[in-house]
Amino acid sequence: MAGPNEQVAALLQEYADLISITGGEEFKARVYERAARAVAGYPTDVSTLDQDELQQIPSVGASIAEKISEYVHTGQMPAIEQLRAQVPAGIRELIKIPTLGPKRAKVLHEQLGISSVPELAEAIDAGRLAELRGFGRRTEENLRHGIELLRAAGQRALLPVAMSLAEEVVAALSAVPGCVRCTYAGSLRRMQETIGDVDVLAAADDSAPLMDAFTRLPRVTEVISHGPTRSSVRTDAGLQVDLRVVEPAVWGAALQYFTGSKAHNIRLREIALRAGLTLSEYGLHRTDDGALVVAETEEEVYARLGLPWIPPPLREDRGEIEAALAGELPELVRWEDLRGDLHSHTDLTDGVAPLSELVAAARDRGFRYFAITDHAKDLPMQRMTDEKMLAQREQLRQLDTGRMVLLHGTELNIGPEGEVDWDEDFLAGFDLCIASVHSHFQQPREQLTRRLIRACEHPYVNVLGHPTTRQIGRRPPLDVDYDAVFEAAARTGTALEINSYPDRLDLPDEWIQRARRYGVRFAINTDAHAPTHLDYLRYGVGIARRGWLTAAEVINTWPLSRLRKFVAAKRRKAHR
DNA sequence: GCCGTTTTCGGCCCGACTGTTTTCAGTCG
Repeated sequence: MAGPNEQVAALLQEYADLISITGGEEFKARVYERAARAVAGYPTDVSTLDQDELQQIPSVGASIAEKISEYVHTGQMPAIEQLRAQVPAGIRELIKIPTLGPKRAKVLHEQLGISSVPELAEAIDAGRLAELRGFGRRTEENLRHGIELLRAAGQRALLPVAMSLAEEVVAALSAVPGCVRCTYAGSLRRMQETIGDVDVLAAADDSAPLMDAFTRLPRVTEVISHGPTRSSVRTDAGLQVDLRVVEPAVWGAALQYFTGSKAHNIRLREIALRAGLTLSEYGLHRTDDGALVVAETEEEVYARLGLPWIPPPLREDRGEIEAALAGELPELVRWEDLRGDLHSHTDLTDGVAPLSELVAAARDRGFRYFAITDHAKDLPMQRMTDEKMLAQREQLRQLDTGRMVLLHGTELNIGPEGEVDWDEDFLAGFDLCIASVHSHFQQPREQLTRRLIRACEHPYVNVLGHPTTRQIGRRPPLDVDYDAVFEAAARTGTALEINSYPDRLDLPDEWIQRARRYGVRFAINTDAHAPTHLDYLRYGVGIARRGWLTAAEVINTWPLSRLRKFVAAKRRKAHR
């Protein structure tokens, strides 16, 4: 989803890197970094903004606004071209090596003429780093190791992998004598869609037993650092885990700090400074005499800065600070608000469990209603027929004991022209229908856009399933004008799915935030292909919260009667 | 280069760990 904002943000970040590498003003580099983050998180497409409007973006002033519009109009940013001419492209690769930053990359380039990762590896092997001041034997080893890690392509982990590792570490550390509290923080607490490393926070008066237990956990393969307040390890999952131990009295400040995001925290510290305070993991202190103001709970820290407590999924500096200051934070949807799941598969198609088992598993989770939505007949590999579908409906009615209402649905296939399976008479027999794209991903943008809009306009399509069809790390999102699709979904009364499957998480959070401005409704679904997949709902809720969704916008928080009216209204409207 | 309930100039987020070096710079989160 490299839209204009992402492209501009990447260029501004590159510019910041180049300033650092060429030894330019550090403050200038930091401004470009801040501006890059602000542009990436800005809800409006920057290519539609004029100079004045661009300057409304935080950290974007006259100079950066000018560079952005140059890029929008010419496809070039001359300032960056100039710096690129001075710095070989490979040097930017160098600073991706862990433990190697812009300062020493500059030294390597100027003194040894190294301008790529392979050249660095060669120089290390030839012992040429020894002649440099500040590069000892350990540094050499660390760089060698860093290059290996970079080559192993430290891909980010999906949520369940990181979550189970985090829960294991937290459970082990909580059992260590002297541990007062322990939890995970960082991007996992914010429910980011993928996790680069796991942050764990503990409170204890004496940190040593916790640090020792941590570095000796069975899944630890390498101890990266080991200190009294912070230690880092690499695990057999390839994921790095950082542990911070603080005194119980500063728990809240530390939790706030280690939850991030970095951009959110920087904003908070700036607010603190203006109020004559400094904020760190040890609490909020008065700048003049260093006296502690608050530290015990997150709520106190935010309150003292004049803010309500901000839920972790919002802490990305994407407007939550402004909303909090204005008293306009959304009341986010919670897992408890969901009354049921509207997307699941049995072994009639590509699920693994028979209908009765999947229904029993859903009932165990306390759902009030549950939709079975096996694939329809246009996906040949599923071998679906009218007879099989009708037989399943009959079986489903018999399993319906009333304690959890069973809905009979289907996941229709959106064909190349936007058409779906079955005629309207057959579709009228379903309680609700999802429709999704499963093939022809490479169509031109205009055609794909028309295809999704046409699906929204179909009277029997109630939910657009996994709307971008992306698979994290494997398949990019469809190239579609989603603004047009969101408008069509809102106009036609078609809900957008938030698919909770960990490698989908589709819609992604930025798109949710954007779609809700059109007045769209959403459905947080599991797309379960096995009973255990029903537990993925927590990840869908996490992404929905990151997209600023409230319960009112999510159709499967509604009572069944309202959900049925939502379906009926669209069918009626089409036949008037 | 940006920004302002102490500022239109003079600041700019904070602290831990490592490694190399005798007091600190670089990197990271």
